[in-house]
Amino acid sequence: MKIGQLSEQAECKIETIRYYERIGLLPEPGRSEGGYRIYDEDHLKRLVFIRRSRQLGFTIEEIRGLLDLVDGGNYTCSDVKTITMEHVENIRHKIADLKKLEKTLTHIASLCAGDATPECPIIDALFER
Amino acid sequence: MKIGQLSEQAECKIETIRYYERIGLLPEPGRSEGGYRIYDEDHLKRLVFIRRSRQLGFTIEEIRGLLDLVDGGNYTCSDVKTITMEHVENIRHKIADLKKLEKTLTHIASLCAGDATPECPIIDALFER
DNA sequence: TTAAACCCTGTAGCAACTACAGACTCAAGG
DNA sequence: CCTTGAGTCTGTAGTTGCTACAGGGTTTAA
Repeated sequence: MKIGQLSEQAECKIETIRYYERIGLLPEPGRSEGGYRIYDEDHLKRLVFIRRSRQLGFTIEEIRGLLDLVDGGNYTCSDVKTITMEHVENIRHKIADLKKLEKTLTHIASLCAGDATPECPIIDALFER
Repeated sequence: MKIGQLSEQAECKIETIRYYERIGLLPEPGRSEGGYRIYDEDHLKRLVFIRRSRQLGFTIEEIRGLLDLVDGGNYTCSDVKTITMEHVENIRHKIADLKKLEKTLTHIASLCAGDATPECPIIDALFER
């Protein structure tokens, strides 16, 4: 399988595949005579794993950690769940931060009529510390 | 006022101040004999505006837009509120995305006992498309 | 006078890609 | 056999919003 096929199968851009190889997430594949990368099913599985993890918001380093566990072969549920729950905590934190932001902004915006007035309480609020 | 004072007053790192100048958010200040940047109250006000906007999650380009309005002098509430509400919409979108993520992850994690089992349903789930 | 504290420019790094340029390879059609 | 077009190669630079140096110059206080 050449990189184009892998790209389609895994729904991952070609440049991204090469990027994952460069940073050591994907193993270097074999090459054809002309120097084209040749992939097999294992590469595909691993790439899908990476993409799925990214979709779920894991960072590259977290994924590296997960893959190390998988590669090591002797991981336990506990190891994996720890990483996952830490990640969930991060997400909850981000949600909380964004909600606070939304609240503050909607409050500030509520002070503004949104009409043709040439003075705006939003601007005023932004000049305050 | 030298950059160090400005930095303290605005609670903004020195490098960041120079960065804002470089990208044209802050006007170039005057210089002392020795070449040190000298700031006044207007610089401080503007920098506080920028920092406050950043805290509220506006991007640099959005801030540039707001500052252009302010600099133009003839902005209306309507102009400002439009930018603000678009920003709020972005935030709501992000919150929704993160909540979906959290839900998916907690569901996947709930399948995992978190014990010493050497097979993990989380890992299995990550290999699925 | 000399040390400490401040400031300068310019460049490189972070995350996680994305987007080229300029060259090469390969498969199919004429 | 040749050509054409699609696919691939490497290497580098851009994205966002800073941050962190290195290697110098300037002030200020003791």
